[in-house]
Amino acid sequence: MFLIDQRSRKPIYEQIVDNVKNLIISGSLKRNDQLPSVRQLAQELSINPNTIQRAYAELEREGVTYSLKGRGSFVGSSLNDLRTSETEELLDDIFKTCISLQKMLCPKDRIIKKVEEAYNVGEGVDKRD
Amino acid sequence: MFLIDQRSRKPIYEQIVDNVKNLIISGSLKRNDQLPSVRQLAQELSINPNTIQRAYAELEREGVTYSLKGRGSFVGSSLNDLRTSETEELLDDIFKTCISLQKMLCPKDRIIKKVEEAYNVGEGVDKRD
Amino acid sequence: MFLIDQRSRKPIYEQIVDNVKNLIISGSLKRNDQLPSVRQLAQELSINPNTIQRAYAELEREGVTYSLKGRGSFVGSSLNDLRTSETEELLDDIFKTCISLQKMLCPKDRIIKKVEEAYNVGEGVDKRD
Amino acid sequence: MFLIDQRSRKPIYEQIVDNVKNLIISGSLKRNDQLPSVRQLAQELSINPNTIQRAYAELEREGVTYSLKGRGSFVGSSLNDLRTSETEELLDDIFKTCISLQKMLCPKDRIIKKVEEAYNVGEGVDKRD
DNA sequence: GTGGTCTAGACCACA
DNA sequence: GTGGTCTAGACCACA
Repeated sequence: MFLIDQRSRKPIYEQIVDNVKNLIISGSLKRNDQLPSVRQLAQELSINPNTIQRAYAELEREGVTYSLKGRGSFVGSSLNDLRTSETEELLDDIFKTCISLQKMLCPKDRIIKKVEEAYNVGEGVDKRD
Repeated sequence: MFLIDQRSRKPIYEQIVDNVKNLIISGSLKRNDQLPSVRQLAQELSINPNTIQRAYAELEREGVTYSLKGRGSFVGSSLNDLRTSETEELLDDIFKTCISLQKMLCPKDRIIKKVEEAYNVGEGVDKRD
Repeated sequence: MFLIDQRSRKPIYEQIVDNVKNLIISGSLKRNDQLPSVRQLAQELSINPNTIQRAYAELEREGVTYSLKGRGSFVGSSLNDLRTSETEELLDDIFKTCISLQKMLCPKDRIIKKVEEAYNVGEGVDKRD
Repeated sequence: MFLIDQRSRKPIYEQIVDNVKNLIISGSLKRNDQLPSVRQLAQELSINPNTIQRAYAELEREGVTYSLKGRGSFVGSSLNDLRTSETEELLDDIFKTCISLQKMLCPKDRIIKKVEEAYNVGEGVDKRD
């Protein structure tokens, strides 16, 4: 269920954070579901437990999960909360990148074409006439 | 002309690389123009010469600049070469972000609205009817 | 295992790069083997860690090694990849030198004799009739 | 008559040294011929006079030229002396490169094929049957 | 003057 | 522990 790329530039603990969020967004983890224990996940992924611990701490800090002493970590955010905040972040990235592209004199249409392309690739043709 | 954010997560030497590229793209630096010397730029930006040196070495490795022994560093890439390659990179970023947004069930129109917004902010209203 | 000549015209960091490549080519380092850590090698060779770091960065840039965050540097290239590319480079050197020798009116046979000589010295007589 | 590559890794003064030697070897400069004056050559090549001066000093140090106070620099070596010593140096390079190639398990025949190739390219086919 | 290499030593994020 | 970045300061070859 967790996909980690050891060679990626993105720190492993961030990848774990993203993985958990995606599992929530995809519906695999629901509110109040328990996350795998630090030790178990560490063993499963062959990753240092400190790294898992750090990821869980970060998730808790962001309010995505909560922990009960001696019991473990549990999903706190609802699917919708998370989906909304993540979406806003990504739209912000789009915005910033567009500003740069405009400075490079890239015509707006090229970007829009790219967006269409992504939506076609990702989902199959979504326009049927 | 150079803007460095000491607090940024992005290494200073990378920021310098980006600055030089941007100066070329904006037309402030033209092919065969001489860059400020390592020492001069270091003093101007209150940054260690080694860090500038590293940035210049990276620029040369990428073919953006070339250096003449004992003479200095000079712009090698043409504005258009650079603009093209940078644009492709950014469009790629757009593509990847769109894939993620689609997974979050973000409607395509929200993205396109964001793109339009960026183009209006950046340039003033460019479409009046 | 590492041989560094402090007096050589070739920069130390390049010598380290060459050393690592040779260890791979000779089979002493295999794919996914861990390289000595920056600090350890620095101490062993009585060389500044920054210089080792630079060599390792270059090796990674060339795709010969890869590094895992917080874990270390590892061999990425296979023996054969490296042997092939290095061989091509050296054959190219031979070609260029021959062009110069021809301009000096050196008869081709003198070169071929030299080649034979090198192969006899390096390996013991390899042709007995 | 002089070909200088400002961007080459080889220092300009070495390139000038090589140029003079080649002019002697090709017969364009004969024993006791006068070399162009430092100032004249510097102007012709748009190169710092110090650099020419350094090249001429090196040529004199190697015994290739001699200088007369207030008169200039003159060719000292005969064509044959020079051709012989340069040839020996290049053959030595071939030898060393072959040792390396042998370590990489490159078959001797690949080298010899390369030598033949260089002699064909450089001079037109030299074997007619 | 120019860029390039190196040492010494610090601090950082990450595992 | 690991690699990566940065400062400070020296020295080099080269033009």
